Amino acid sequence: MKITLKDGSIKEYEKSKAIIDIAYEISEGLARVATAAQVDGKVVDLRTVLSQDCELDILTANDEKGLGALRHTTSHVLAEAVKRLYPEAKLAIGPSIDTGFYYDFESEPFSREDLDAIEAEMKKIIKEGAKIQRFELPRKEAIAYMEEKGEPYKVELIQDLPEDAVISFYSQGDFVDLCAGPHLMSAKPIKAFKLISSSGAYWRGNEKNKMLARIYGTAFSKKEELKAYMEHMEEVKKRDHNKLGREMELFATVDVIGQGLPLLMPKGAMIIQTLQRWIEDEEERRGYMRTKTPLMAKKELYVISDHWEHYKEGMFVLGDEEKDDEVFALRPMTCPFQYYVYKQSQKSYRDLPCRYGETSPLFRNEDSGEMHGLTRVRQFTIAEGHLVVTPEQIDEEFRGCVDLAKYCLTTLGLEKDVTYQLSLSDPEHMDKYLGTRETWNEVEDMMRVILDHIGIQYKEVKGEAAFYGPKLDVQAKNVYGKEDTMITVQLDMFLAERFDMTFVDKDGEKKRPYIIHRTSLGCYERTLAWLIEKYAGLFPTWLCPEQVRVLPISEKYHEYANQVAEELKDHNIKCTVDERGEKIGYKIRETRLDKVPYMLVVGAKEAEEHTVSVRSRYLGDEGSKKLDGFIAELCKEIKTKEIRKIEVEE
RNA sequence: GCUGAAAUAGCUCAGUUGGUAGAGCACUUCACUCGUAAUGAAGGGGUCGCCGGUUCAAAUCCGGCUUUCAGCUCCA
Repeated sequence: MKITLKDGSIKEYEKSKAIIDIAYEISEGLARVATAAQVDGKVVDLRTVLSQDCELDILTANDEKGLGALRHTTSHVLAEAVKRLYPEAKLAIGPSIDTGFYYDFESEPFSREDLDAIEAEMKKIIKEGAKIQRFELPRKEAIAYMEEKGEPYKVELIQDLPEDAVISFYSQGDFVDLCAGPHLMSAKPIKAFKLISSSGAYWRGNEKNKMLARIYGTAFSKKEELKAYMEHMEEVKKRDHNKLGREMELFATVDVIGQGLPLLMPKGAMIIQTLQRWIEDEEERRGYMRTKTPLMAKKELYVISDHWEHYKEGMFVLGDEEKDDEVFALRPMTCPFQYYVYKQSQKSYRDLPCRYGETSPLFRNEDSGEMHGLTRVRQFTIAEGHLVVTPEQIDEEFRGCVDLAKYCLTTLGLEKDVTYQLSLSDPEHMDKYLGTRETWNEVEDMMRVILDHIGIQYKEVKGEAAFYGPKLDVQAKNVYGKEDTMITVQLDMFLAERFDMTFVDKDGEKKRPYIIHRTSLGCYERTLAWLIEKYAGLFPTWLCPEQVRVLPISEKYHEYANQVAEELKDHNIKCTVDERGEKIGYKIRETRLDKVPYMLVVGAKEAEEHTVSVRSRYLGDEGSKKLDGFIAELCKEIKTKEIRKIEVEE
């Protein structure tokens, strides 16, 4: 058999051979740091015996997948330590994840002290250095074996494996775990690990199941890497919008107002106002018509839209269905409201596409544990819109929505931080959706054709569709790596029928339009959260709630400072004057801490010569270039002499 | 909603066996009128998240609630 290595060299063997032995043949050094291997692109265990021609890539902890094997083995060490200290604990599952690994146990919850003790035990286990061995058992024996060991979760896992599945186990010393692998040859290469936190997690991710105790940890092959990771996490915390946004007085929450109901403070409100003015103007330029529709409606509206059936739990209902003649609900979306705008007159194919936009507060009754900062709230404002289109217009209009979304992302400097997701229905739970499987297949295929036509890279995810249609979701991650939807463009083939929306086509026949639901920059609060984290609070100039601060050297120059400020304000620059009786060094320090991009220092010299002394941080982002240039020009105008511009490293 | 942790001055936090509440920053006042990251001095400010219980006595112990955080589940 011929084995092609990653560097292109070829090894030939007469008989079959284990990968670990090949690694030793290449070099002992490699064999010692090897964690797993990739055979024809598939990640496998080092124990795998090769018996036919293949491409072989031996992985170490420096490879993402190799690191995964190291972390997976660390999770087994964790499980062994837990079983030693808490013999009554039952094992569930323990995979590696992006940031490390976790293991779920049926056990009393673990405290930080417990984690420290478990960590110490893990160190002991690694030091003992037992060899890790793999063995397989036939299904029946595997079940009997795990029953004997008293591991009901493992038994359930085996029972759910397909009939023909290979059931493999890994052992290290006395500890045995059901596992598909791959694993290291021993726990020795685990040089640096840490148990991060513990929490609850439902068995198999289902809230109806028992809650297990989960331990999160991370592992690296080098101590320095672990240290760097821990330091990185500390840095990341400083960017966390929920901390920084409060510190910067962009938003706040108040106990008696309630969960998920943040107050946008003057600075935060100013940023959102800037975003709103910008996006509304842009939408108008792109042919959108603005609507302003009620924030609540009678229950009957939601019955027609089927939100009452599919979304009632998520709505704030006003009134009692049993007692009151009329029951209202705050709106969780604007769809049906804009549909009735459409329905106010008979539409011709000449009227389509009909593009409606609305800056709309929405209300969603999220579960109490879900709220988080500005990213998950009960009342939020969305750049909402609906396009009513003929079947022929779908492709072009959908493309227009994606184009607008991309324009928003680029202007905000977020275009490289997002991924695209095609959110599809779940064929096994069709009760969650309107319509039939056939229609869904049709529309989902239509989405794929449109997206391929537009040419964007996307990932398909089942079970994430809206109840009325598939979605293209623009996903972004926060500083901790948690992903949320930022922008969404959805195709809807059901609600037009529910609301009996029609247009008269060329042939004089009444026809059913399609509807595109879309957001341009999504939810303002959530977008603000991403901007805070993206720029660590140092916003592009055009978004800054305060763009220029004039700093008079002393009280004598207040009049001149105000003159300068008035001149800037005349040009719509957001400008203030620091009139406090503080020294200039102190004012500069505070202005920098307030993250104001431009400071204009004025004193005797400037007042006399009618100049300003500029100090700025220049960000050079696309959205601000014009404004930065404009401010610089204005400063020049104010001055009669050359600008002294001090650029400061942030 | 579930599991766990937390809540002390505007902010960051001290306050261990239950005995009359503390620091730094911020704020106010006064002096200094100042040239590119912190001038000095004095002062004010807390029913220790809320409600109830135990106790002669509760920031401290117990219970309930509210809010926040880490996850799970759910979602823009």
